Amino acid sequence: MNEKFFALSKEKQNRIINAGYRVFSKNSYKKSPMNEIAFEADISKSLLFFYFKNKKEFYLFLMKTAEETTMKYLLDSGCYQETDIFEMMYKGLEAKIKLMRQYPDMSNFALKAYYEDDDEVKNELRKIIAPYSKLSTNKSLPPLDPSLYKDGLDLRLMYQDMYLASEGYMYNMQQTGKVDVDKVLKDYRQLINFWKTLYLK
Amino acid sequence: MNEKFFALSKEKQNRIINAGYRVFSKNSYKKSPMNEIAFEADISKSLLFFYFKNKKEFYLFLMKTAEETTMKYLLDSGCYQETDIFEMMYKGLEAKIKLMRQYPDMSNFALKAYYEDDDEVKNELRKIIAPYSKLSTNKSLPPLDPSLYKDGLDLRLMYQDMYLASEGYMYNMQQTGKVDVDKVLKDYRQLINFWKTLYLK
DNA sequence: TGCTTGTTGACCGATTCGGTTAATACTGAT
DNA sequence: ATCAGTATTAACCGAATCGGTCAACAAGCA
Repeated sequence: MNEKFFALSKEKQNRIINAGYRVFSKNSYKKSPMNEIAFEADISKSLLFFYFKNKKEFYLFLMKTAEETTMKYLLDSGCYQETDIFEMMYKGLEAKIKLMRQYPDMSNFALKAYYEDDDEVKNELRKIIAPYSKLSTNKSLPPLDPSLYKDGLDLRLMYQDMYLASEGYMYNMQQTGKVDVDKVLKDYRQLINFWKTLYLK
Repeated sequence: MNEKFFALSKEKQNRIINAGYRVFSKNSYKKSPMNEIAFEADISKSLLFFYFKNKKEFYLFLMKTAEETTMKYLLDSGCYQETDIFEMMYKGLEAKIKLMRQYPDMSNFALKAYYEDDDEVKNELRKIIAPYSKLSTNKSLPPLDPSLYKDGLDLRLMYQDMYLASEGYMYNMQQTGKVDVDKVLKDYRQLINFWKTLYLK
């Protein structure tokens, strides 16, 4: 790729990146046209090909950027240092929401890319995804101190409940399209407090 | 459309319908090619155009079929007659899962169609969607008898928790792609029993 | 053998695609 | 005003794909 891309204003860089995320998140790799991306970024197709030598390079660049950005946001959120599981979940969702505010289609793009199997990109795509995929999964139950929770409580089911509800939260938010950061966070905070009264001693 | 379509074996009808759901659920209307649909249904493109006069007609037929089928499954499930909210949620999800087993991409198709805005189909699409969209939404809290639940419990938050977790359930299931009916239902039953011990007196 | 019905391959004109290139607009120093 | 260098684009290209048609083929059956 042309290093001059990084000399562009951050605003213009992000406009191009977000246009890429949006188009690639709505269609498969093959059916995402570069001219559509250029149009959404409000630049000409020629300019897009000036900064990125071809479609494949641009696509892989987006994937790499998406992962680096996600990691950065999650690390900065402090959710990994958190020992209180409720605060951990809150900080995790908070980071995801902040991310969505700046890059609204990034997570959908990454999700779609994860299942992309076009011959032109799949091999190199896997290579980019591999080192990150082992991190960041919240699916499994973290170690918990049972003495903190109500007696007889099934901690596995408790965690499953909270994990699924968080997923449902993100899902609903993306469907409706609007990312009202403050309201969503307030609602989620309320739900977490509800869980605390329910689960904690 | 050609009425002879309905004279086909149910298996062949469903093969064509499912191929349509799959392709249209993965791309926008405009970017869903009829030859791709024909290929996935294992028939020739010519035959597809023999049963449906053009792409638009086929697409709208799929939408109408999707809604009728969904309504049928939901009504048959008995979830609307159920007064126990836990059983109601279970039966609702049970119906959705049975539906997914026979038409794996139908719900994704319907979701995508809901936001489709291609000029060629959007007007007639809205007309088909409108009468159904007021039904079937579980987002709002149904009337509940507070005396059944633990004192001081916030019923709104309880319902929100369960609703979001159910959404997360469906979401996770569709992402992973596999629809292991029995396992999913067993897991969900377990989660519901967990909620019962948590919420009921 | 013929007749009907189900099904297809080959084709058409229009459009779209990724990518190139020559020309234009812009900028800042002289 | 000029000019050099850079940022940006319109116009173009060959190849592929699209929705849709149609004449021909296959299959059953009288």
